[in-house]
Amino acid sequence: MKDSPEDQIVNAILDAIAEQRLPAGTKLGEQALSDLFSCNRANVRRALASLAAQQVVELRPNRGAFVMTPSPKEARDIFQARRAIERTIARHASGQASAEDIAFLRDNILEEAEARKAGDKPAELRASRQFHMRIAQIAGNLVLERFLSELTMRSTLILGLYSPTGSSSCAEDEHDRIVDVLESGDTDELVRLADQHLRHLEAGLNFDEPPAAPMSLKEQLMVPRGTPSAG
Amino acid sequence: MKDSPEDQIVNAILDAIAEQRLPAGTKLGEQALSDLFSCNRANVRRALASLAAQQVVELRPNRGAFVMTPSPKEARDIFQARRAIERTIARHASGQASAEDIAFLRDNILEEAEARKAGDKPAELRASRQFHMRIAQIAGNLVLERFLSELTMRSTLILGLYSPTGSSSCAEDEHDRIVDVLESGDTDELVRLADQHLRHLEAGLNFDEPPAAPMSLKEQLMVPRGTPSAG
DNA sequence: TTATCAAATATTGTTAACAATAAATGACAA
DNA sequence: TTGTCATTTATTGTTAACAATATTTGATAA
Repeated sequence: MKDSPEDQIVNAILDAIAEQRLPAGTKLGEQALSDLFSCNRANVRRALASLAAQQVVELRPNRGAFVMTPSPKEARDIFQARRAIERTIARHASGQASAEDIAFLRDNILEEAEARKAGDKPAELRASRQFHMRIAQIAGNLVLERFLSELTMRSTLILGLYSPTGSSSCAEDEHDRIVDVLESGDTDELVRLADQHLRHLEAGLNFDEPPAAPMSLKEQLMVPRGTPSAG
Repeated sequence: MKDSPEDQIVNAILDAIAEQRLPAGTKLGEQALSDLFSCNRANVRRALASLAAQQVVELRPNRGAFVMTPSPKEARDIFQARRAIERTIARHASGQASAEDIAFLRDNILEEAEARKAGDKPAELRASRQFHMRIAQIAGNLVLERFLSELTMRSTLILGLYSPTGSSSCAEDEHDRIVDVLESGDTDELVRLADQHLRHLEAGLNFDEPPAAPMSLKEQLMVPRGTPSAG
């Protein structure tokens, strides 16, 4: 069961965004992508159309496709929507987690902590996202799961833009308590924790200074003057 | 400011689905669409990719694109998600409606009632959908607005499949009360009404008998035996 | 009639070439 | 140097032809 070239491209880009390897504003050239995935431009274009429909990519006519750069207003909307959806997910997941689910989540928390200690940001983000998505799976509503998938993706872009360096991602002790309460079956408390967790995440954002300018691939390679590389 | 051919196709198909002119399962041939919109197949294919990303169209490899046929389980997920989202919308719209908003909604209710009396199902569905979407606009969250747009679209497909003929769409007196409470600013009551309204809509569904078989364009033109056309 | 199968037809998937537009380059003048 | 403009280059948008795959059609046999 192999994926179509289009799905490959979509998934690769989504993964890269989810792990903050592709920052907001990055240009996604058609040639570059068709070379990378060794397929023709028609497939690339369809993939970009899909990503644009998911609001993860912005399509500027005659100029190309760019990783979406959420505005402060969009960021607020996204976190508000996340709270609505994750609260609902929490309500329906409560008391439904199997032993494997709990084990997975506990393991996931360790994985995230290790990645953080090791300074491996992509792994940390991947683990954190997996935590939220696993609970969505437990809730068993595919529509909410897909919506949350889109929102976590865009949240990652927001963190990359508006989060004072390092302060990003989730507080791990909050994840800890969430698993405990998820296991215990206290629905109201679980909903409360989910809401609070997202509020904390949002509170860490800083919209005062404008986001760093989008870098083209070329600019990413040129080290700016006055920024010695290592010594 | 003219739309790209791709957007035209996407919007035309979405409108047709929203008004139940395109029933679930309808095949969307590439040639047919490129003829209709006088553009090339590349644009059609991108449009179909967008619609597939919105879960409104199903893409079967080597077989083509079809209007999505929601299963009973999907229908449940969709209405559950709608309740979560429309409750949140209600909470944020409460007390935020301008005089024009209220006037629009009242007018919309009349329009829907007239369409129903006249037996104009498309107009009735269009009005009903507009009612929900206008309240979403009042709430002012573009993310929730877009999610609801997708869900109302898919709800229309569900009604077409599982609603005993005629019983579909919203009870108009419920819309009436919703506008009254929206105007009054009683948030909790508005949320309650929104939830109840959607539960009533869902309660009218019947999953017992399998949905009518998807019709091809050809079959739609052949009048089945024993069904005299007019007299 | 009904079932089976091969040929014919239609549809989707892929590719390459070309046109239209935007971005980058470099000459020129101030 | 710095700014402006024409030229060149690169990128996106469009189109048509072809290949691969389904579907339909019609003939044949039970």
